[in-house]
This record gives sequence, structure tokens and C-alpha cells, in this order.
Amino acid sequence: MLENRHLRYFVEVAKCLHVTKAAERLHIAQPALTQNIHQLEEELGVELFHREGHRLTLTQAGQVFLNEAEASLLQFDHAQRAAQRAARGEVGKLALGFQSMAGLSVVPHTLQRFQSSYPDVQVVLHEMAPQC
Amino acid sequence: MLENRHLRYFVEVAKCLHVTKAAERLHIAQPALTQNIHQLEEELGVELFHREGHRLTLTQAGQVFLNEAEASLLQFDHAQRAAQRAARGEVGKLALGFQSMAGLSVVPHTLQRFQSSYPDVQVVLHEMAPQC
DNA sequence: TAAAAATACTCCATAGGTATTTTAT
DNA sequence: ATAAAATACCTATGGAGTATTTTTA
Repeated sequence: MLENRHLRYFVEVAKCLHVTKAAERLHIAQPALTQNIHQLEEELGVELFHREGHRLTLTQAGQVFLNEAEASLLQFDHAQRAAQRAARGEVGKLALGFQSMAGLSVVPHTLQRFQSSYPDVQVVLHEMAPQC
Repeated sequence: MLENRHLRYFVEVAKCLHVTKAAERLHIAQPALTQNIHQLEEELGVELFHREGHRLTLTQAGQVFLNEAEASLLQFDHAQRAAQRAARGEVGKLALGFQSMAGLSVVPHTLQRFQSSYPDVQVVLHEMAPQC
């Protein structure tokens, strides 16, 4: 089964076109990396690299996959950070302006109900002067 | 290290809010799934589920992560399919219309040069009548 | 007490390492 | 001759299974 690991490894190889150097950067041994790339190509059923001797180049499909794989890794990271932000209550930081007259009556009650429904939304209050 | 597997498992649990049923759907045993979910929460540093007894519910962060995780899995699949389409020469399917006069002289030569530069682009030719 | 999640342990599949060979500069 | 990728083989981590024990509805 293909995992994110395969994408991480592929992106590194695709960028320096040199398995041994990529392996160093990834802190793994060269054969392990070679194996992962082969497995990736096998499961995709797609040749990602042209091997002309020791000269690696991306195939057309490899080029496409590089872009998509990077996007996938970014979305993966984004998912993690989003969850972490949400856990810190930054789901939606809501800035709320009010006039002092309204603030004394409407705001506290409404706010209380809102916060019981959305306990993780941080509400920031700003008292404001009337505009007209 | 978090892998795609964790997202796949999480999404399943998040959707039916029932570890045992989710495990069946994923064709793995319940303890294995529990372990994966715990590991996910551990590495994220985020509680994704409220456990009130046996009643599972998504936390706010879990809700956010569900959306993002699904997007990530979609992008992951998309990357694979894009590479496979590219490998089949569907990088850009180029439909080209021409008049018969042009077709006899310009098109073959231009086409030959184009295809040697972009061998993976499928060119579809359509002979067309003049418009005016 | 019935059903679901958590623990304890066991096993084995496989990710990754080391050593070596092949291949192409 | 050198450097890089492929191959062969081995090791060990950890993913997943079975059995069992809490839990709480």
C-alpha cells in the first residue's frame, strides 16, 4: 500500500535526481530508498524516471507526479496544522464591535449563548463609537 | 511518523463514530484501529474525539481534521491518477482543427516538430470547413 | 449483563541496514 | 578506476492479530 513516505522519498529524489544524495538527505540508506522508489513505480504502474545509465531524469509522468505529490504533502501538513490550531481554539477568531448601549444589554446574553454553542471560537470584543 | 493510513482509519472512525464497526469496514481488528487512533492523537498532540463512556463524538479539532484529512486523501488519490493519465500520454490532449489547404503543407511539418518536443501529448486532428 | 473500548501479549511482515555486485562514466 | 544504482541477504521495529480485562449503558 502506498503511503506518504513514498511521496516524501520520491520528491527528494526527483529534486536532486541522485538516489545516493537523496538518501543522505533523508537519513536512510541508498538501497532502502531505491526499494521505495521501485515500489512506488510498481504500485502506480508508472515509470517515474528515465534511467539512461546513471543519469536520472523525470519522465513526463514523473514531472506531473512531482507537482501532485508536493501538493499532497502540503495538504497533509495543512491538515495537521489546522487540527492543532482548532485545538487551541483558533477555529474562528471572531472580532465583534459594539456600541456601549448595545454592549450593556444585548451583547452579554447573545455572547453567552453563542459561546455555549461554539466553545472553541475565540470572541474578541471591541467597543466602538457610533459611525453617523 | 504519521502516514496516510492514520488518515484513512481516522476518517472511517469519524464517520461512523464506532471503533468496532469502523474496524470491520477497514478489515482490521479493533485493537489495531484503537492503537492507530491513539497514535494519531498522540503525534498531533490533539484530542480528536470526546469519550463520554462508550459514546464517541468529534471534538471541534476532530471536525476540522475530518475535513482536512478527506481533502488530503483526495489529493493523494488525485496525484496517483494524474501520474497514470500522464503515463498514458494524456498530459494534454490537444485537439487541432485545420483547413485542408493548410493541412497539406503546414500541419504535417509543424506537427512533426511539436511531437518530437512533446512526445506525450496526444494530438487529435479535425479537418474543418472555412468559417466565412 | 451485554456491548464496546482499552490492555496485554504475541507474531510476523516489511522497512531499513550492511555487504556486495553490476554498470557506466 | 570510480562512483552510482541494483541486488542479496539479514535484522529488528512496529503494525496487526488473539485473548482478556475494564468500563458503562
